[in-house]
Amino acid sequence: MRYWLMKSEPGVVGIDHVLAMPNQTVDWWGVRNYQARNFMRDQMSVGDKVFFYHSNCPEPGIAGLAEVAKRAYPDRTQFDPASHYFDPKSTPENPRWVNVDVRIVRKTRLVSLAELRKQSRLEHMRVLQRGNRLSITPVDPGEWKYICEKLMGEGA
DNA sequence: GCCAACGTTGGC
DNA sequence: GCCAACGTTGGC
Repeated sequence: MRYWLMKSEPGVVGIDHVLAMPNQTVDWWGVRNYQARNFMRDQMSVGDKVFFYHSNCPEPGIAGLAEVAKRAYPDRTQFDPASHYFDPKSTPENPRWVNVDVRIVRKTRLVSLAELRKQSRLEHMRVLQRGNRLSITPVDPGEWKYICEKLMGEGA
């Protein structure tokens, strides 16, 4: 079992949107970066733990706990000509982009990016590294535990 | 809105 | 295969 941080823009799909969906589950469509895609395709399994992160918004940070609910399968938006994420080079026989399903476990208090940066324990956390733009990053088990227990006051 | 950082594209 | 130009991300 692995740990991840997945970024979503709350103006597009925020944690409250997902909580309002059936089974509090969303397909993680729209990833168009090969490294992030490969994490989903090659490394994510059902039950992996996920920090649901709000990005590109007034208060960026971790907004809740989630988990992988379904293994990677083709991203529906790549086949939709009306979608911003349409990829003409992609076919159902040979799809280029995939996504997993993510289910919200629980909303937490917002642990802001600024607060994360203040923690010396987290100085090596992938998402905090200079220039990082990956929308999906692995999280070390120790970092996961620290954030859940020390910052959220929850059992991991 | 700015801009640093990084990824992708395409000419050669 | 190099690399300049361009596009995107995302914090601030």
